[in-house]
Amino acid sequence: MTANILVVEDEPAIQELLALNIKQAGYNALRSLSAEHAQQLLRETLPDLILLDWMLPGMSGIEYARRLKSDNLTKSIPIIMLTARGDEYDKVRGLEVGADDYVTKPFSPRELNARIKAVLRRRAPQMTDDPIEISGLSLDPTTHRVTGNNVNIPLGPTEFRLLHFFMSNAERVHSRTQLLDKVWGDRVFVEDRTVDVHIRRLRNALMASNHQDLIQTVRGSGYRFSAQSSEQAG
Amino acid sequence: MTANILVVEDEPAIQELLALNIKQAGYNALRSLSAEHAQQLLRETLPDLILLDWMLPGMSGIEYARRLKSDNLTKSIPIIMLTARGDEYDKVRGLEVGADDYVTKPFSPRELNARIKAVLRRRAPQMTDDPIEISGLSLDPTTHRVTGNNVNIPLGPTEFRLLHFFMSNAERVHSRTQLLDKVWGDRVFVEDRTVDVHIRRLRNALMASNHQDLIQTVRGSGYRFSAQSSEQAG
DNA sequence: TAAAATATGACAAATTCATGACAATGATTT
DNA sequence: AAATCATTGTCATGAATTTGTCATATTTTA
Repeated sequence: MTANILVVEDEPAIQELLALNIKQAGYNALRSLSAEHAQQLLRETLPDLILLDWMLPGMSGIEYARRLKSDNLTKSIPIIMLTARGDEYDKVRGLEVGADDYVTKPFSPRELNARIKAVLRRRAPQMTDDPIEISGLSLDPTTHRVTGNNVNIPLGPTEFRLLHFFMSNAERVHSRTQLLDKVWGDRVFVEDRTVDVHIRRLRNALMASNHQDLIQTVRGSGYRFSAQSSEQAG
Repeated sequence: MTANILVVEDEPAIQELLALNIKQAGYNALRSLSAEHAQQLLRETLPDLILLDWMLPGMSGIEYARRLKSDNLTKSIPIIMLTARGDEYDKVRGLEVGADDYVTKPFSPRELNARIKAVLRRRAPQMTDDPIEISGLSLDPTTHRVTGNNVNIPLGPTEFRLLHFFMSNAERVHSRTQLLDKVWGDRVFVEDRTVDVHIRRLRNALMASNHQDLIQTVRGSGYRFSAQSSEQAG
């Protein structure tokens, strides 16, 4: 699942440039010319990141950012502000309002990508392309390969996403419902118990390199991917 | 066929410097002293990248950039603007017009090369036209020839481009949409499933030298060109 | 031991992919 | 100009894989 990035920018040329850049980087770009229109889009899909121009017609970017951050539904969506000048004052205000980062125009595409990646890494690590290695188990999103002690481990699509999520959020317990949200997607209706089956399938596959114990059951709560055995305390 | 880079710069000394630098880096340099002359050159060959000075006699660089970006034929050619040092306003306008990056004068050759490389790679990694050899399969972009274990393998145009892209971006998984963007071109409307057919045609051709397994299907994601068998990891 | 929660095996439905056929297009030759 | 050939995109079909659910163990907890 690639990250959805919403661009709110009234200047068509810059919007186009941003969208292009985002697409190039392998993300999905949604666009809006105004805060008002953006608000409508949010009703359909919640993006994983918002690029927000400081200067907007109608509701200003700064005002919109504040509003996004005060709404429980959108509060957790990271925001990168686009500011025209290297004005310290703007930056301060931007961060005050809750923006996660800012980029000053003109920006180099590379810088923009770096910041997007950094922000995504913080909030939705499994959306980034970084390879992960834990206890001899490696997962590489770009090649779509999983190896345990250098032995290839074939996985179905769902198991791959599941493992990817687990490894990006290791050591934490995830309820079945959370897993369904994060791995299957928001608007899917699937039985909670189905998760159990996929856990089993994943464990089964991981047995090839004896990594099956990395997936731990937390009775009454859910599952956890952990490098520490559940036998001993950390 | 190395990448052709067109330098549009009215100052002969700087033009010389740029051209030298470009040649040093292994690209092919075309030169123009004015936008008007550049326009003529474009009729013969479309370069893979344009270095465009902001200040030009006659039609200004910024104006020319806009024109290039509004013409369907040249729209997709990346542009790097050369701007006078620290002129914030120029940069903004440059990016507005659709430039892909900018370099401020005076520039270090290293920086310039880095940016050229970055832009080219982003745009078309397979443009770097060194011959490629993987697992006994060779592709030479200059001669437009493919051989498997020294046996000639005839390919249609699309299959050739497809293989070229695969070999220049080996090991990575590419979705059908990505392949359409990169191999067919951005603004082409073609069914996703059409990729499957061309994959088959390519595999078919590669069977001549038993290289068909280099093209791997990654269910649910796309395709991958990989020297590693999907059974075992290296 | 009973109750609750999880693991597992089986299976049918759904999805995804491979493949062959075919028509449209454009280039080349007759 | 007509005919031939190569290339390309689309579709229909069948094969293969994946996936969600259920029924039935098995384990854990009280």
